[in-house]
Amino acid sequence: MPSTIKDIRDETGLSLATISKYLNGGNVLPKNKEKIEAAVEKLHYQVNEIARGLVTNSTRTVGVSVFDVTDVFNGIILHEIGVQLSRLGYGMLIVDSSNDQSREEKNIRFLVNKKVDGIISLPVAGSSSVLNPAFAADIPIVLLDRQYRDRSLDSITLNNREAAAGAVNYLIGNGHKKIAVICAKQEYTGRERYEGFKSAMEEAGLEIRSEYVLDGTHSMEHGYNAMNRILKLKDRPTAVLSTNYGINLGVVMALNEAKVSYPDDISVVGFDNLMLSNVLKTQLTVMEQPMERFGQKGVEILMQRINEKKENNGNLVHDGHINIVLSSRMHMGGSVKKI
Amino acid sequence: MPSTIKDIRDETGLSLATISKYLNGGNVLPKNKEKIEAAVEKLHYQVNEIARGLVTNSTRTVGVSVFDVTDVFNGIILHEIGVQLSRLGYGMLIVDSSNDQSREEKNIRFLVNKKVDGIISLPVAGSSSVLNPAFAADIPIVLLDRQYRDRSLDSITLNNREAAAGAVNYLIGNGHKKIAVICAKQEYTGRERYEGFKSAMEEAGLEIRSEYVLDGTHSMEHGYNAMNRILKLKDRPTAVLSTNYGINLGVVMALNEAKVSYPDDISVVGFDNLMLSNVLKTQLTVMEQPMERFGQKGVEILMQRINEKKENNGNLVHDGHINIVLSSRMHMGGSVKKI
DNA sequence: CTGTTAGCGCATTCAA
DNA sequence: TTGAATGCGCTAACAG
Repeated sequence: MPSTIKDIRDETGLSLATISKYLNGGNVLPKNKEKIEAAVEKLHYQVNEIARGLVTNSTRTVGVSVFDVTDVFNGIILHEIGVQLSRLGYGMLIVDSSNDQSREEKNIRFLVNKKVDGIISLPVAGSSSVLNPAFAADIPIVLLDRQYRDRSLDSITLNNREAAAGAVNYLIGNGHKKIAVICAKQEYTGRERYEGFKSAMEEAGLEIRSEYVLDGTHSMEHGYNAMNRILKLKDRPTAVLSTNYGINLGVVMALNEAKVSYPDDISVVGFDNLMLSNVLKTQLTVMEQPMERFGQKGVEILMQRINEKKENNGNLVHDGHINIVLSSRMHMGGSVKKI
Repeated sequence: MPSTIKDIRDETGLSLATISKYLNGGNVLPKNKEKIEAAVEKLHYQVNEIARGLVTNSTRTVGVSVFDVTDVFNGIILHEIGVQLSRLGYGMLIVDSSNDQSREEKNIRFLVNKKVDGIISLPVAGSSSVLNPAFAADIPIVLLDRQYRDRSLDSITLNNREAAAGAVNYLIGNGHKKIAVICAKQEYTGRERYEGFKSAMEEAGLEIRSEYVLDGTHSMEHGYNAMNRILKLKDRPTAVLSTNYGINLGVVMALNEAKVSYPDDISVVGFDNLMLSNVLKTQLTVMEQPMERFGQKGVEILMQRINEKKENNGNLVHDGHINIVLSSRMHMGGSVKKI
């Protein structure tokens, strides 16, 4: 049986209040401080956060819901969130929805029952109703990477449209007119990026040929298959926009395998670098997301909300939402040729 | 403010005890059952798991400590653990150590303070002393993937040595004598796999040439650099053993880039498939780990321990440890040539 | 600075 | 079956 604060009392002869105060950073006489520390050491005392949480009505824990833990992007963001929270003395409770909305619903409920002080969610697509238990419990929420269409919430997202449009304009600036896109319209970011592609093409008065739009999922498989289909086209595009990291990987694999080289035979602009960057002889030109910023900003906004709530004696402040749109930056590789 | 069981009492006129009993599956009169359900619905009542945990001394939550959330392997195992636990009505509290032992120590302490019912750890290499707080609190622990040298604990590991030896023997069976290995001796699994390579070579009476042993980390970068170094060797090996998934990726990238094709120019045996499997024209022959089994078995053993502890009225049973060694299986691709 | 007291929300005796 | 009373381990007044 783990020892409690009472054991410390019996060991030191001090009162519960004094001990509690010291453990929470309060001032006590030096000799009492020593007594307590000795007892803590001797009895291997560890605070029972459960009991503490019950009385303070705060767990110093943030719930983080991700759409897929096996996704590298999720992993990187989780990592950054963890670093930030730990710096603030907060813990994190991670739940994984495996891209399954019903699982996400259960997860949110779990977090609410666990009385987390706030929730950061990288949501599975769909309706914001999965968050209802959190709304009912007045728990601050920040969305990362994706947003809901049916409800406005605090969020950190990427300027997906501008990023994709920027990539297209860069290609156009290099003389390309026949530009293909490998995308995933069924996903939030994928749709946004496709829209960016589309508007840039239209503004430039360029034709969007249906065989140049390869729609699928954000995955290596899709990138690989799509690129292979592009390579078989009679009228091949001179450039390809890959809208996701997984797609990048598949594209490069397909090109290598077919012994088609970039940028000589075809130009490529991708999204995100990750593992790929240190490995390729010819680096990809990509639109990079400031991954760390997602985590940093997400935690920052959430903490702001949590503090607002405290100052408003426990009631969530409802007066509009903060939407932070992060800027992507273009990383110049050598995968685009001037023509 | 979220509603409590008292609000249900005021709403229904019943006593706390009756309501509590019903909420925990006890029997009540049909009309009372209806009353309670109506009140729960109306007030959006959610059990406060914190309070419940305090009195039951059980949180129905398992702590999972991983050495690196950004690692795909970790992600897959986390996913499986989550599925299993959720099936059993348990939640999971994930903490990420970022391959940093001091962070791992803080994380374990965090889990202990959060009163998790058990801990599953994919440990950062090092000493088992990071688990001391958990030992002191009598919390059941199961290790996954890696073990400690200084202390025996319940664990699920792969037959790393046999797997690597099997891969080597397969190459030898196909006539190869000059076999290189790209490995990571500084990591637990890496060292084991190297040992397997070594003993198989020695048993077959084959020379282990120092320039054929490329030691580094379990990463794409290492695989890429090592393969490039191998390709530059005057006396090139006829086959290469890649001991990790990340290394596989780097190896394939390097080969593709150099336009060296497998198995014609060089044979390759790797470890694990993951994303790679659906993408390559010529699939790699690999030793596959039964990823799901790690999660399944880990949860199974932990639950066994948790139940034993309950039956022993709260005291952990200390009578030896369970070490489950999972078998890898060889997945036949086309990356090995008979010579 | 220290100790006494009360209570967080719930499950669990034990009587009725 | 139900209810009144007790306590899980801790913090937050308040009084000393």
